[in-house]
Amino acid sequence: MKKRNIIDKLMYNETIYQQGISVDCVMFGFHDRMLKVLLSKFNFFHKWMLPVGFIMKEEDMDAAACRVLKKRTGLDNIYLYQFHAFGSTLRPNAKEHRDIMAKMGLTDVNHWMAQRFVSVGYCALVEYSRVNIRANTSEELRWFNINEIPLLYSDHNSIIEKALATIRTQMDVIPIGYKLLPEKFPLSDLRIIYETILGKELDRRNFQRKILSTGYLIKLDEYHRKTGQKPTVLFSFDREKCEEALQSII
Amino acid sequence: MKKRNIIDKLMYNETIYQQGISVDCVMFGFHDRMLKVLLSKFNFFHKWMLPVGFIMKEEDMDAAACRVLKKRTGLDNIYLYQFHAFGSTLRPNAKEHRDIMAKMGLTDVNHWMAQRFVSVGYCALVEYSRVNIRANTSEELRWFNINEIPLLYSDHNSIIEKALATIRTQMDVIPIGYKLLPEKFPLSDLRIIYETILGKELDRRNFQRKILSTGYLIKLDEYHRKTGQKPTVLFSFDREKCEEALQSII
DNA sequence: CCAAAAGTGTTGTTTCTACACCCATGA
DNA sequence: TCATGGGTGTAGAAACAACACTTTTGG
Repeated sequence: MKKRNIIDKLMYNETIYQQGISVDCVMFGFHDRMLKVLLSKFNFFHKWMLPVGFIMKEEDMDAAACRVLKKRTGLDNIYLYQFHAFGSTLRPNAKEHRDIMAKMGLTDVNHWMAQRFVSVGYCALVEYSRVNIRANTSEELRWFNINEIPLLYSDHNSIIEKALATIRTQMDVIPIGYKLLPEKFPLSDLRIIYETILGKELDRRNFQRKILSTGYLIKLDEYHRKTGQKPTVLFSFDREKCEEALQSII
Repeated sequence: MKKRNIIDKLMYNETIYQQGISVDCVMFGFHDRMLKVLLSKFNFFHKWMLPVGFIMKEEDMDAAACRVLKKRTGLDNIYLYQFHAFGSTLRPNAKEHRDIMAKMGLTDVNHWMAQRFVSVGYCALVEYSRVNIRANTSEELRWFNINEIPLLYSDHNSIIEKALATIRTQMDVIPIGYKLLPEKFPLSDLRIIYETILGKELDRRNFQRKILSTGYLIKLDEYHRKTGQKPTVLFSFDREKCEEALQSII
């Protein structure tokens, strides 16, 4: 995208977006036994960052977060919820922020986009295989393993940390994993998600007993075969119960 | 305050406040064995509401919430934390909002203050006796028992509900009550706080055992005498442990 | 045959719940 | 002496943590 176009876009933004507030999205996926986060990098800036966006003047904040992620993944009806609003004046780092704005062609430091922001953090849980990454010429998108996140723009590392901390407090109440896993999955995948988020190993047998006692899981009559191992039973989530549980939380 | 002054104030606001975002404060106190919330009523409007305010352009959001409450209570260093950001376009009710704005002298429906808001809800816990209500000619302030809240402006009833729901999820982790109660108090006061927030009665003996096992409480050598009852032991919170616990949450 | 991960069950410990009896006080 | 709420303890149920042995598979 040429600079001229970007400036036009900024001017256009002025008229349709709510000022001084952004949504920052932490989108989680699970693949290859690893919990991942989707990150974005603009070609004119050297750091990776969370996918972010603004709220349109006539748009619900939740809808704005949906739109931001749909644009990047093609996914409709993403399951997401807000977890914290970040309102310190020290964020984003002023110099870094002006830097990125200047590279976008915005040199007016009084423009609201160059000023302080309040960012509302959204946490999204999606099924990895349904995501079609939609990069374009100015933006690169990539999944990062949760424990291999580089140093990000602004306070985005700590926003991810806060998202994880929030999930941690919720995971004994809501069926975390329901939105992350495919239709059929082995229990070990679910356990890995719990272990990753809690940051500690769980006893396989105790985990299984406890998770099954919640009643959210259905044992299938199918098996998953992996080389060099005993075949393992597949499970599904009880959709109805899960949806009900998610409703009650948000 | 005369209308002229209010308009001047609005114009002034324009320059120093961040647009489109407000902080709404749910301040809890405990008195007479009742959990209470501080509400505000402007003399030009017929409904009670939460104390609200804007964020100054160079002010941390948390600091803004502190300022809003300090102005009304004289209290410094109020313990508060953010619990949710409300970003629906349906709030505040457009008609009601324009109505109140008109009564304040703001007739320009395109002014940002007449438009849609994102409100960040803050929950504050204070010791009732330390609060000096600072009403003025245009604003009345009053404590309301939590179960006697009238129909409030906009979605403020549901904001209070959300604040309570948030506390509910935290009260088995943090020493709720620490900021609400005076230096010395009988356990029954603490139990009433728990019962009010949870909306159910708790077994006196089990509650006591559980709450003491957390280690946050110190049994004193003093007694509280009330007419017609056996004197009851007073407790204090272990300040150091409590502060540490509160840090870890926010 | 071996390494890797899965299936299954027991036991002791801790926590939770429900409940009963006695005590000190002011009216 | 009575009504009110406080102090204390126990027993059964439920949840949790730690742990071992056997099974299936592909290489």
